[in-house]
Amino acid sequence: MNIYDVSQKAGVSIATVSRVLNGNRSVADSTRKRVEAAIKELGYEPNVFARGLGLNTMQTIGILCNDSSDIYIANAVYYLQHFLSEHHYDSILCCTGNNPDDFRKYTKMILSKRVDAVIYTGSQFILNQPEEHDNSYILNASKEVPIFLLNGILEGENIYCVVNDDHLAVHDAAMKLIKDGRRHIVYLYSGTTLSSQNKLSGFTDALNEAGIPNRIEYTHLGPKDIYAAKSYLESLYKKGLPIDAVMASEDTLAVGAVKFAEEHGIRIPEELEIIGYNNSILAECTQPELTSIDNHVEEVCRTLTDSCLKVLSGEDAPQKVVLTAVRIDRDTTVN
Amino acid sequence: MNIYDVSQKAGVSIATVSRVLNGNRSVADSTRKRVEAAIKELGYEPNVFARGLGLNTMQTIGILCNDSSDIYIANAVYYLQHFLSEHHYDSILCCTGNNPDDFRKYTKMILSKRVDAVIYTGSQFILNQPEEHDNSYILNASKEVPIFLLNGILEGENIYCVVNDDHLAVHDAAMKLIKDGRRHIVYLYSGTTLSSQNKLSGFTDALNEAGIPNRIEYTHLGPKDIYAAKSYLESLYKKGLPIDAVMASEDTLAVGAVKFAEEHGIRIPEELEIIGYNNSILAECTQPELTSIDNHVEEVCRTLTDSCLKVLSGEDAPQKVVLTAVRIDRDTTVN
DNA sequence: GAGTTAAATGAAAGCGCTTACAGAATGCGC
DNA sequence: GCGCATTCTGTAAGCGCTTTCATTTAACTC
Repeated sequence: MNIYDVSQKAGVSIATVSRVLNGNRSVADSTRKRVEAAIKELGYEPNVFARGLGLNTMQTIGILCNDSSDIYIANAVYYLQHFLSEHHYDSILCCTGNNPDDFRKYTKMILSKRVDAVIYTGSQFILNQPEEHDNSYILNASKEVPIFLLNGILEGENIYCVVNDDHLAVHDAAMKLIKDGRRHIVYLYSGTTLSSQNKLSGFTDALNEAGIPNRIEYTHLGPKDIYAAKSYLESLYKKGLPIDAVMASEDTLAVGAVKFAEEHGIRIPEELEIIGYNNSILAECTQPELTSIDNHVEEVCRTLTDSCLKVLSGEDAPQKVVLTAVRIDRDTTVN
Repeated sequence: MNIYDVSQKAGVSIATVSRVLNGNRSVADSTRKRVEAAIKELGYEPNVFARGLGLNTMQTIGILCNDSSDIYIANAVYYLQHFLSEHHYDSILCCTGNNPDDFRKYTKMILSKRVDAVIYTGSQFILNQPEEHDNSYILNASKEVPIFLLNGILEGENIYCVVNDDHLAVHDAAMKLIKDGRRHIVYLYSGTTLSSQNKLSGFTDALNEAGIPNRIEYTHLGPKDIYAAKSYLESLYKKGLPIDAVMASEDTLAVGAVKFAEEHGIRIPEELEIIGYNNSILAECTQPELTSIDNHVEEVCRTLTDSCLKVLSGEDAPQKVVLTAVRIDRDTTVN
């Protein structure tokens, strides 16, 4: 069944049907009603391909992330898709796994599907690998469709960013630990994304400001894995290095710290304070429950999709929005 | 730039270019190379809409789930998308939130995008709400494209199912608890999906077989939430009802059981054994770590996408595959 | 080299829609 | 009733591709 059948049923031309379909004003009310009735009666659905060919758009948005099974990303993907679908945009999801090269490939692939916009979740902005620092593929993509970055920053005409102030959040958290009298704070992080970098510098800045010397082993880049975190702390412990607090760029790493403390009979939070990041469900699973920084996935996604929908409907949107992450205090920090 | 430009550059007709694009055999090698060179040089990408119009397919598969932020679903979505993309299929993701009505709506929406197949993750097969028991929309969809169910079962010509033997897994786990001498086993579950039902009957069957009377309060349907589980157990505890084991249909609920035990100084596993389901990362976060049933998301997804790709390429595939879930013993059960 | 067959190519007709343009209908003032 | 402006509607030309069918070319065979 196609537009022609509808036009026959309604006794009009296909042009008129098309006009009704696209909300074109110049259709007489009586005609419009007749056509709408025909559409309903036949259960007609326009062919997206033909429509796409004509309009060069398919009400579809590409979402690129590296690992949608990561709890944080999964939440983000859920909200993004959900908010977009409220406005009748579909989402094409691409997960690159963890090969950064894939971003270039997938970007190309997704653009070839003629999406109306592309949303990148921030994790892919790899900074420390020189050859990957090249974000030109995103800049190129921005020439074709508007680009939206979740927790990533890139300047460009058609690029819109929504980020958390990770630096601030970690800085504040570190300051709290320092105020609590901690002087041997281990910072565990994983990944080398922009957001990771900001968190890290938030930590080191706080230490510098407080005049606390920062031992090199106390900031550690490792895999995003409970046991990796745990065993790193153990290695420090066995060397006899004092540890009185742990900050982590991910809740998983903080969970590792809890396990480390448990195993060695270290009391939390008296002897060891721990702060995680993301305030994911993991924070509520440990005993004691984890103090963690909440970066408001839902709000971030809402802000981003709002911008996206505005841009797509021709309105202006801020090129950069910075939201504040908030620490949720639970049992791994003192009151 | 379009196919015509390529044909000009290569000095052939657009028909020939199209043949090269579609791997049609009857193109001379020399011509093929010339065309391929032209394509590469121009960086030509075929227009998916035009292509879709002609072929009535866009190498895209719809994935429908109710909550992609659920850890298990998120993993499934990741693997599905990943495996499909290996074969150049894109994934359109639709999450319905938790309104079962949405499945009908989204199914329609996704079909209107002319996807080549639809994958449902099982959770939506609501059984206990009579009006929702009606899966006719899926049967209808199966007339248009092949349908794949992850952890759902529905018979139909164009419907393919991959499930875990949830009944067996829970049955075995319950038997283990009984063998350990447990007689007051609480079964916590959430959701009324097919898979939930199977788990539940696995539990009750085991009890029946062992001749253990099953108090009605000992099987409880509640939200998929740590604290809901915890407080339900507390309510039983306060009533003075004995509890010596907890089985849960989700790890979150099992985490609640661990918290319950902790708070009341109940020793795990001596006084209380706990078994979760999904073997998610949560199982490794608690102290003691959770014994949980692993349903091999990756394998399930691989099996399903294999079937899907076979069907789409015209081959046969099994209408139903049953995989076995395996209990991973950790610290909340006795050796 | 003529005759036969198979392989390679091109011309052109769609696929189902949008939209520019032209034509028909309507309304209004006089 | 006529002329003009305005509002509707239809015709037809694309959009960029696939594919059928006819044609050309090449490859054999005797």
